[in-house]
Amino acid sequence: MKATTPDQHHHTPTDGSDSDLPTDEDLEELLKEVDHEESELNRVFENKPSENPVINNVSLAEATVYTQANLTEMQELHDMCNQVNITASSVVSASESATLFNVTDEVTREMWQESDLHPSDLFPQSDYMAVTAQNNTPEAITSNGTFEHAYGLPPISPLSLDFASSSSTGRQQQTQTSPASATVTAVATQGILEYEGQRNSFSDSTTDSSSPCSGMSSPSYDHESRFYGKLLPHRENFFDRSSIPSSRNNGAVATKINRVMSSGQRKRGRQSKDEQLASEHSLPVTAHQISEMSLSDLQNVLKMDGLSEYQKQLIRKIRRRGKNKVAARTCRQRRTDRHDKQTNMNHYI
DNA sequence: AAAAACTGTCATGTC
DNA sequence: AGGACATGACAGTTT
Repeated sequence: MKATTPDQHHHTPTDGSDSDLPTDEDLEELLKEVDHEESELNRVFENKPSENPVINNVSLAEATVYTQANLTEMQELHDMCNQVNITASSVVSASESATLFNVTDEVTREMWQESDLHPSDLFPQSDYMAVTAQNNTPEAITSNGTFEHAYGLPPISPLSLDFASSSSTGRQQQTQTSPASATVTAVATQGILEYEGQRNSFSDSTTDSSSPCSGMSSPSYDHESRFYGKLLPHRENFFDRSSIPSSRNNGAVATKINRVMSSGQRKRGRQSKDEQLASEHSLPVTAHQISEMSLSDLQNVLKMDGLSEYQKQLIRKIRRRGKNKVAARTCRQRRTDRHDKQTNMNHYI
């Protein structure tokens, strides 16, 4: 058997021949060798099972620890899976092909939608976010925001966003026209609502794009709300997840998702007051967008007609706090890294 | 209930 | 001057 598709990313032999492949006899001999007390493997580890780094009595699933590093690998795998998806689906049944990476069936999409885990949590660089933005502006709008926000929001073009319209949640929608004749449609809303709405817009390919939040009931956030200034309670209590199928064809996927979910950190800390302020003062962009948009985009927003001086000052303050929030995070991370490094150095002295 | 850990905010300084 | 960034300190939130 010869490999006919040379691909350096896959460890398939490209120049091997049948004679290079181990035969059944070879494998049997190898097993005997490994099983023997004086095996070469045991000699390598000096017959010290307790120090033997090779652990083979753990299932792969149990041994899997989801870290940033291997999630990056998963992203690459995901990309690869997508590339070969057509081929794979032609030889694997639909239920078998429903992996974590190429889930395309309806049930699995529902699971993604209803679980804490958003695909962008696993693949932050992927453009899964089916934001129903309609760019009506003649200007090219770019966003160079980074994916660092506490609530995991992806960078969003600050202008001409139309998160649209779920009036049942009490959102305000504004349409303004900038001096550059750019029609700006944005929803001034509270961050946490926006967060939920966007996360759940992942599977919008099957839903009405004008209503990305249709089908979900979001709590109303206002000053009277007990959630004002606080984080959401545990999702599993907050949303009824009993409808999530766990023992169907996608049980393995559900297990994997739950594993990643439980290993991930919950969002902690206080809920930003700036989303609330942005909503209260009818700013045309959200606090997150304000802090993440480019300086030129910010200038465009500040140039908008109809913005009071107070609103402009508020936008500047929100941006400063948003930037500082990220800076504080990185500062702490550096401090922790320094501390860890120092601790390690002391350990080896 | 108390403590530790985490996180947002403010003030201040520097570039 | 204004913005971005870094950092210490404080306080609210979560575990």
